[in-house]
Amino acid sequence: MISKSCKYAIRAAVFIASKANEDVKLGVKEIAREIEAPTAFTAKLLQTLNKHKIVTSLKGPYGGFFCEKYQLNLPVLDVVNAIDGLAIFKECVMGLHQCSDVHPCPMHHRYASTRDEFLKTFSDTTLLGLANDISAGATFLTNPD
Amino acid sequence: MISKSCKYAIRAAVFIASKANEDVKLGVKEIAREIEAPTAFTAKLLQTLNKHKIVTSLKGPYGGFFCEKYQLNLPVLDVVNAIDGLAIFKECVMGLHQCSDVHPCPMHHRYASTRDEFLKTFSDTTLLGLANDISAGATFLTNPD
DNA sequence: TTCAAAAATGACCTTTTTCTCCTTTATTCT
DNA sequence: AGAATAAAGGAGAAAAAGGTCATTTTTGAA
Repeated sequence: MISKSCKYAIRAAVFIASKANEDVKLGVKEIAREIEAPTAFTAKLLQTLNKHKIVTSLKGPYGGFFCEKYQLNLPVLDVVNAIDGLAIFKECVMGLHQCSDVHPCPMHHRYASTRDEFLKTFSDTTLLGLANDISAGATFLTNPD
Repeated sequence: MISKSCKYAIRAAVFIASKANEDVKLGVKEIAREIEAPTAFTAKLLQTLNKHKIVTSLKGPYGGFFCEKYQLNLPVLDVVNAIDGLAIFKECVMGLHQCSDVHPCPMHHRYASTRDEFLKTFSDTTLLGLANDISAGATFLTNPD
């Protein structure tokens, strides 16, 4: 499905987005603790997100990670693209290298609408949308204890 | 998404199913060649499919792999279950260990229907159904050259 | 203007997944 | 019975994914 790395990255991006209004910069340690991911590994993922301009970073004291306003409106799809690429949304379910409407694998037509819906969910959902649900207390970024 | 191994296994199972009416037993080499997968690795996967009674095997000369009638009616879901398990159909998209209707991750509700449709596609589609499409020349197991 | 705090970078290590090869076991035919 | 043929099984190599750590770079403030 989606890689473990990518799941960490989505959680991190959403967490950072959820703090955007407070105009605060978050450190790697803080982010890693919140999303329950290994710190050093989280740092790598944040680096990638920064390179893809999904979050912004600032070095030095009082530095950290945050989302600018335009970044809040980015779809989660962008996070998936940054970490895993878009293959999941395109790849043939049966693994054919060339699978299309004109040369379909046996699952192609049966799977098409699911894949489209899958993609639509990720491209229609923004970081802000997810962050708002959290702020409203309707959804969670961590497991209950 | 679905592992590479699992894609090989689905292709193998569907290929074997597509030859069931001819009452012929297929050897590992033949199967591996047809599905464009490494031979020794295909052998392992077929072993697993056999243990899960998705295909049947017979050793010795004139032996090989084939599908019995009841096996043709098995859903592709059984192949996925045999190789990858059912986690893909249950796991939280954001990687939360505990994610449910009462403690949802931010993607939970948005993703729910897609996951259901995904599962439905795999449980409604039988090996025979896929094999028939191939026999009818409507779909393909291999890439065009 | 130097000091401390933070992210960036690069070199590694570990685990899981993919894949191979060799030996054993079961089956069939002569 | 014995030889040949095919799958089963076990050990382990290779590649990819997940993860760590020490060093460098950038920055803000005393």
